[in-house]
Amino acid sequence: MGKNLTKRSEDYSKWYNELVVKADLAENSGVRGCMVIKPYGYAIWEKMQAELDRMFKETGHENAYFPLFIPKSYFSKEASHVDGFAKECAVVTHYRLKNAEDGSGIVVDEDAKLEEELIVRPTSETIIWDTYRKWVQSYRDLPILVNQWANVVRWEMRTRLFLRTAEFLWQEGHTAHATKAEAVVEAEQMQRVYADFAENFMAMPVIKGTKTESERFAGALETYTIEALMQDGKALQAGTSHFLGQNFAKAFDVKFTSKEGKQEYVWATSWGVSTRLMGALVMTHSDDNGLVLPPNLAPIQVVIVPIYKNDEQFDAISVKAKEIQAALKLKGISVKFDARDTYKPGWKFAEYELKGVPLRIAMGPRDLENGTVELARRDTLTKEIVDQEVLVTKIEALLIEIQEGLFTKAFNFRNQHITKVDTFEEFKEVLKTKGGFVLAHWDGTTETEDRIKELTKATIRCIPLNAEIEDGLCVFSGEKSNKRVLFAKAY
RNA sequence: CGGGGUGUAGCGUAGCCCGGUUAUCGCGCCGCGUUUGGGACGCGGAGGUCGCAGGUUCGAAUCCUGCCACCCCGACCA
Repeated sequence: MGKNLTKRSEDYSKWYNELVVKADLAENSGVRGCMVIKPYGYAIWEKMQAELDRMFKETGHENAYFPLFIPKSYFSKEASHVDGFAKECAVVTHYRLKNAEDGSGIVVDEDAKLEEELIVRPTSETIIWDTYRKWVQSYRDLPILVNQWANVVRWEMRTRLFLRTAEFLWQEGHTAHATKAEAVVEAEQMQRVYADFAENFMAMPVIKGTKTESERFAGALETYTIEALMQDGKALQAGTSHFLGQNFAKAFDVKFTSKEGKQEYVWATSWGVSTRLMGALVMTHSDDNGLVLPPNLAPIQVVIVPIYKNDEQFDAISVKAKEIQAALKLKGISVKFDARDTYKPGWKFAEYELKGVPLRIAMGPRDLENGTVELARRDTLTKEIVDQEVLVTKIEALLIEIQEGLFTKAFNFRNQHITKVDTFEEFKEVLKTKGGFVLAHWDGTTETEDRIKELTKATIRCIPLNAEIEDGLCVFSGEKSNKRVLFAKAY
């Protein structure tokens, strides 16, 4: 059968889609724009969830759950918010079906029309702030540090597995604070949490920054973002954290009595990451042999494949394999012993490569005799013979090495694809030939930003937090600028 | 929602322009045997509303109309 995947150079989109499907992560469901996340894909998402959830709790947050349906009127309360989401909302208008009178099937019962339509949440700010009003009276009720794991629906025109689906899974944090300073600190903190997760678990380097006014979340005063670079040179927004000011508090009338006895509006943040991170993971590390998963997120970290010609051999290998499995499990390493006799070793090798399992142990009669195993790494596709006695230590070290190696590889790739440019000609040239991020001076106006987008399809991904202050001239308008911003074509 | 494309077995496809026996091929699947250290081989077998609905015709996978789904590009977006 040979290679399973289309060469990426031909068409990155096709490569990505095939990879996701072949690696058994997800498939199109046949429901417009929605995907089925398959068990192996979902196992990765569960690992992500577990780590993120732990990090949220370490920073003082708690989980809660709010309704899927939001009355339409809630949306009109915050003007910029409704502008941002109105075009992509699924609307529930009826609550009952009936048999058609002509026997042609099931139809909507027009008598069961809702007084007020319900919106399937595209995000939960409105219903959550409507709830927070009831929770907050005194400064003693603050802060509220709540996160929700949920699904949301955005009726996108064009969808793509994991990256942009009509329904997706995510977490959304919504916090309420007594002071502006505290809310800003919260929003910035969550950006750091996301960056930490992306880099240390996904092994995906990100650039922290803030969004320009036009790229900001609908209703936010400041949007903090982490931006990653995919292997085809396009950027992907991997997570955002928003400082919402008092916009939602005012829209939903959420006030508290301060220490001084005054009525004040609360300050808000919201922050979220989604199953899009699965797409980011695939596009950051994978190659033409399939997925490459960082050990910290791999549902199976080590797989053991037995090689045998008869039952006696299999039994002997099984005993040894189970010993190894138990020893690794004691170290907290997840191990699968694939004892299926319905597939041959070569088939299994290819299969686990496709699924991105970081380490593979192959054990056959030869190894049994010599007290060794064959140990293969997914990231480098290299193999070596290892003594069984040092295997556990070796694997522990290798998992760390692979995790770090994947990050370093992605980090170098990313850094090689950040290009400083000073003229618009260069700007266009770099985007066309090299891709990646372009660092350039910008005059700070939305007009220039829009014009550049029109001409090059590149957008300002962020104003980097660590941008050096340097005098320069806007690459497009020639106006003064004091720092460079990060442009790229984005997903 | 605009432009382009595709829809034939679980997957990938030939056939369509130019209508005519039983719809092509590969992979996968099932059975038997030989195999097993990188996706095995031989023999045998099963599997099809040709996306859906109409229409034209003696006859439609093939022509016409409408609809649906998916993919790519745009606009929008996590």
